[in-house]
Amino acid sequence: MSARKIEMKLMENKSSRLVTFSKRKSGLFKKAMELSILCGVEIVVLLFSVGGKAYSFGHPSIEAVTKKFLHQGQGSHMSHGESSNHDNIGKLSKELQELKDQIQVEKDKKERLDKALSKYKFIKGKLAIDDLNYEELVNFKASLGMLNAVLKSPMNELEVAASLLLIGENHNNETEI
Amino acid sequence: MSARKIEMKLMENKSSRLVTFSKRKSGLFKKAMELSILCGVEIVVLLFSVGGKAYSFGHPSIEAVTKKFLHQGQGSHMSHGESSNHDNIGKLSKELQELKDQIQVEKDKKERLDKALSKYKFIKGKLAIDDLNYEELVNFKASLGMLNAVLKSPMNELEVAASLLLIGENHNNETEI
DNA sequence: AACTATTTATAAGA
DNA sequence: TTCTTATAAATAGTT
Repeated sequence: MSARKIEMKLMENKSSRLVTFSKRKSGLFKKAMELSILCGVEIVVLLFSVGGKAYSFGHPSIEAVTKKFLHQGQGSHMSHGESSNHDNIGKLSKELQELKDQIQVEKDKKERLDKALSKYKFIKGKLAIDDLNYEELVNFKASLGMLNAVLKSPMNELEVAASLLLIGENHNNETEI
Repeated sequence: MSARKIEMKLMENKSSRLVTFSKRKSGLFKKAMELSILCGVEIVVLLFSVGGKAYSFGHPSIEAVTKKFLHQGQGSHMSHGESSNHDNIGKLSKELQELKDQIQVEKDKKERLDKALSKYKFIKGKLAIDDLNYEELVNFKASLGMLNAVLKSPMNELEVAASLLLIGENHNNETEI
């Protein structure tokens, strides 16, 4: 009558799959929230539906996580309180170094961005929109759809991506389980 | 005896909190995996423990998402098409124009960044940090602050794409970072 | 969206 | 840590 065990594979019935997606997404976000509260951990969950829609959950906030990773490894946690007139040069130099480090991070990011851009230009240069045949349309549209999904994401998702980038730059390849 | 309902707040007992963290983290990852399989969605879960350790889960993998995103459009060959769909072409053109607009925004942002960077380099080359007098310090700090503000501005779509690309290069399923 | 029979997750104890 | 088990929570199918 209810709650039969189900096979662990893509649900074939589209409508029940949508219902299950909604229910389980809620369940997952709830579990994430509980884990965050009970154990005091930062958590981010990102979902990209088949249609390219993005959903996210973050607790307590994406910003906190981002900041944490920005300053990780630099050992310095300068407060944002404004410095008085006679702050010493050492403190300021430290702050400047942090800024320079962040600038380097951004420069690296731009470099990678350029690579991504060149791939786009390749596609664009190779195809004349008016001459697109059916298969080209399908493929091109698919990639545009993915891109649009990211583009249209709420700020949260974008900041999550920023977090992910930072994490990627700081990770140390230790596999769990 | 077992499985009493617990209050939804930070667990005070440290050892049981650790056990709960481990168990619930596994549970959460499992739920994420199931959701991914049952509903065919891409999913990423990121955890940061109090101690600063990072755990992550991704399915099928961040790399898969990235590859699909970056290579789907250009990957397939332009084999002969069937019939063109003009409605699709119209929509695609619109999407493409939107894409172009977004890229222009990105180019503008890069330009501003380059200017800020050149200003930074100029100041840096002109001054020796140790010799900074008070006024120079204030000005230097102010300009760096402005630059930092630009760098921290919300990420746009392509930066997100670049981020995802970066992560894809290093991410494994169930990887502790 | 609400219901409920079941399955699944898990808190506490060992 | 791993296992056991009583209980709480999630959820698949149905209305």
